Amino acid sequence: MDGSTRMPQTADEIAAHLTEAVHEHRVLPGMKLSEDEVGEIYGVGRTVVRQALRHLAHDGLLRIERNRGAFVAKPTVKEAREVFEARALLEPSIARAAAERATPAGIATLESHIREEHVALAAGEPGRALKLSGHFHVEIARIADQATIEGFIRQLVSRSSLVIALYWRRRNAMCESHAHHALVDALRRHDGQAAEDLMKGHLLDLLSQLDLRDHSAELLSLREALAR
Amino acid sequence: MDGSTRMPQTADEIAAHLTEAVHEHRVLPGMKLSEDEVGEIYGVGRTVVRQALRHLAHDGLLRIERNRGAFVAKPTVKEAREVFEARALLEPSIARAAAERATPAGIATLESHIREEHVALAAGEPGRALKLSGHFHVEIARIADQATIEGFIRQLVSRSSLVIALYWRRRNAMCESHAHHALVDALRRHDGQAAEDLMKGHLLDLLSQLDLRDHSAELLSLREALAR
DNA sequence: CTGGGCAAGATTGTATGCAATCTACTGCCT
DNA sequence: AGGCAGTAGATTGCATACAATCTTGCCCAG
Repeated sequence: MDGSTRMPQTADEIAAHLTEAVHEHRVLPGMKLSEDEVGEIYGVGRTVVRQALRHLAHDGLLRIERNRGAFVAKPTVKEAREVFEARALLEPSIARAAAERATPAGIATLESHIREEHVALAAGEPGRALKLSGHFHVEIARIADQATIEGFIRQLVSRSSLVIALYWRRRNAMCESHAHHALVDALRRHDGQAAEDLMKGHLLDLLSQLDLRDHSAELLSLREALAR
Repeated sequence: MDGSTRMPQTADEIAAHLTEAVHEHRVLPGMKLSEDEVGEIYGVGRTVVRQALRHLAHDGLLRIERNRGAFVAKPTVKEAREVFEARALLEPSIARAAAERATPAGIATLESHIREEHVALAAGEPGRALKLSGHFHVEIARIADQATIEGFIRQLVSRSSLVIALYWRRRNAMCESHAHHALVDALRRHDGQAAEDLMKGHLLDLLSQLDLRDHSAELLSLREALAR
């Protein structure tokens, strides 16, 4: 702990802090976030905590059940597919726009993100690397100068963290840093078509790493098994 | 007023009610929503009102200024363009998907929406017609069975109401019901390509009805004029 | 011994009181 | 007369107390 870093105080700061924790897989789907508990951690009253929790719920990261509390969302297989279909719809076009408008400063930011991601991986912090990897996608929307869509992508990246926590196949390290490198190259060349294609392929890659088989059939058979 | 209809009580209900009022242009950009005032209207405490207001702020309908209050947002020209660029990215694809999955029930819902829109126009309620017209677009996303993207489109339609309130050129009635009719026809024929093209054209039509000239240059010249 | 009902504890939902901040008005000074 | 400062009013920010609801464990009846 670093005593010099101030704890988040406002509702938005706490919401951002909790979101980071979810992105880093330090807070996992299904976990309960009690108002009193969270309030004690940050040293604020329940009013502020409730604002933050409702904020996250609105982003789809939490599910608030009346008189029961706030729980980290557990996206169903259908929701997981929807998230990646939405990303497939938005991000390739945004990557193209980003390639057309990319500035040296923006590209430098992306490169620093990739560097930090490598550092985190080397330091044995896969959660941090995952968070940075997600932020890479948001940063591309920012470079495209599309604030509205950037907000949507931020939400989708957040939910992707939950999806990855639930449905990721292998536990080994990320294999995708190569894709991010290639994207930065395309942006640097202002090659919109290449950026669009690379992003599309990258998202399909991610999707193929997920185990999104429909478990509803198994649940039904479970019901049968228990009925015997 | 109908005494049998219960006033909204919960934060979500109040948020939905306020959203409708914005959609119908009964609450206009720049208007202030005081906590006490809103609370008195619905007969609830400020706590619930604050939740509702923050909800709308998160959707981009309100702008909450610290210690000043909540004001209906006034999208800039840039934000207005972004909203329609996002819609152009999402809705044509969603219309295609909707055409492929459309059921008789869904189509009946859309037709009833169009009918209600005509009734509202005939009854001299252009605000209500506008609201229904927006809901038509959300309904298509619902037919496409894409809950995540439906949420995004709901947000975009909301913001479009603000954009229309600020930048719509003519005051005369909507001219677009024909486009909605054609879209329903395409959906009924399960003609995805036609639905996609019609939606794209419809959105371009809407955009062309807006006066999104950049006023920043005029502001600069005003500054010059005042400096003399 | 098992199953249902009941009561106690815990947690969230809401209202309200107090503190902090902003706005606007008034009065003084130049 | 005009401008600025100070103050009073109003509005939001936050914490907390109380009410409603849910969960859980216990006890009693069958």
